[in-house]
Amino acid sequence: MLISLDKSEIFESLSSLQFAALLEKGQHIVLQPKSILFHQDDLAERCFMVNRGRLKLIMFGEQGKEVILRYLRSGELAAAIAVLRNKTYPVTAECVDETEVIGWDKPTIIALMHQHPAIAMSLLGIVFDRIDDLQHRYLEVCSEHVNQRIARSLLRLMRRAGIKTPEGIRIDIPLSRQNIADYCGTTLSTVSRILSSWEKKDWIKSGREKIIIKDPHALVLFAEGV
Amino acid sequence: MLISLDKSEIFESLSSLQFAALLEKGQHIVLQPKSILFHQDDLAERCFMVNRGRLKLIMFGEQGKEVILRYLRSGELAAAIAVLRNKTYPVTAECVDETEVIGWDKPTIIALMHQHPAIAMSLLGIVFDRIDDLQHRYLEVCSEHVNQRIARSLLRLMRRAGIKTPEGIRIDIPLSRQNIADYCGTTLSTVSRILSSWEKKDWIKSGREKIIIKDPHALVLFAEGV
DNA sequence: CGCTCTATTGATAAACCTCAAATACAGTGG
DNA sequence: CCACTGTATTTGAGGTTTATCAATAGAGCG
Repeated sequence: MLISLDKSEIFESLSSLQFAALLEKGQHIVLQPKSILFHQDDLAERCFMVNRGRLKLIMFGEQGKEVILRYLRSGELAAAIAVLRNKTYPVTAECVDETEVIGWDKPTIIALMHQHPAIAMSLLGIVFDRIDDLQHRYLEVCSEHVNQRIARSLLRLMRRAGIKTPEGIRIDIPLSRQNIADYCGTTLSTVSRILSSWEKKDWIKSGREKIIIKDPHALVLFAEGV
Repeated sequence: MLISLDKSEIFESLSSLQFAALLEKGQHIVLQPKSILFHQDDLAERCFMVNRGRLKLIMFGEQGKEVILRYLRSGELAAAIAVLRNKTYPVTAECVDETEVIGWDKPTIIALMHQHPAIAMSLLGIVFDRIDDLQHRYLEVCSEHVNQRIARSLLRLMRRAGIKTPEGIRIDIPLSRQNIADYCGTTLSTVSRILSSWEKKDWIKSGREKIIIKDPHALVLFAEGV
């Protein structure tokens, strides 16, 4: 079995043995970019861990508007709690790149949690982070202007997917203006306008589906309303 | 020990024995309206269950704007996961009415979860509902107009706190225009204007901190953009 | 090179906020 | 019962932010 992953930071509280137990029981699945791992309103029958590549978790509004909840990277879980409830889950998971996931069905994951209680506790940690992230973004979208939210979103994505380059910190996700708009609840045009203005100030450098942050500190100050 | 609560629907998966074990180990606290049970940036040292009254979970934006995350009623938990992590929790819990809560410190709640694994599983269910709620509200605030969001918020609060009256379904929470605004990310004036217009259409009846929904169906259609 | 997808930018309009003043309401103490 | 006081609410005017629409330019790919 090929595991490209060093033990995910998400599961840092698990022993190697526990982690190996997890991987052994799972089903490996490889998916092409833009393919759908699971669809909203599907009954959640399995949960997944990203092993390679990236997933995009999205929801759709009544009029078809797409909202990006989160990008998942290696080691992160999708539908982990949903699978424990016999319910549908209103979230769609779409692959960003070619992506390999490990899937567990409900009986398996429950058995694993009973054998290794640390897995259940680890799950609580993950869930806490997810709620924390959502609450902060909810606060932002309720209380801040679009340009502040875009700044925070870039910083957040930078922290989660940033890689250093000579020019600055590049966000290592193919990220179109539309994606950014969907991520922070605005429109393509507005994002484009704001990024253009920051490019003039030399805070960022951007290209087609590419963002490099040259001055994170300026963005932080801006986001905080200074 | 006085428990005003019949076994909360939140804990319906627990046996009476398990539920009794929970209550026995907790510390009962009675608080006056508007007092603060815990404050953001406090280290989360205890978690709580509402036993009587109501809590309001709020966050504060950079410029002091208040956002209401949720109203908690009898049987619901606050800071339940936060207490398991050694972190601060960016949420403030304020009493709406005179409120009685039961508090557990971290060692106690962990011991209880080990003795009764069903408590941990129950917690996962609660957390799932909380994430589900947050995700939906995040979607709404990103993709819908203020009037739709207000409609959905009233419907949501109605489902959670509605009591039938001859005039319609009353939301049994003292709910000012400002509260509604904080709950759905808008302003007092806007809420007032929109509620006035609905009152003219006879969809609702409202008074000082009081909302009665006379035509839920109309609100549902409106919220869905029909 | 042409095709397709993405990004830029302008004009316009709509939604919504801000500020401010007037009004209604509930409770209190005389 | 009434006047008083502190909130809550309504409503208007005006301005800002942001969405919408549309047309053009640029990037990458076969």
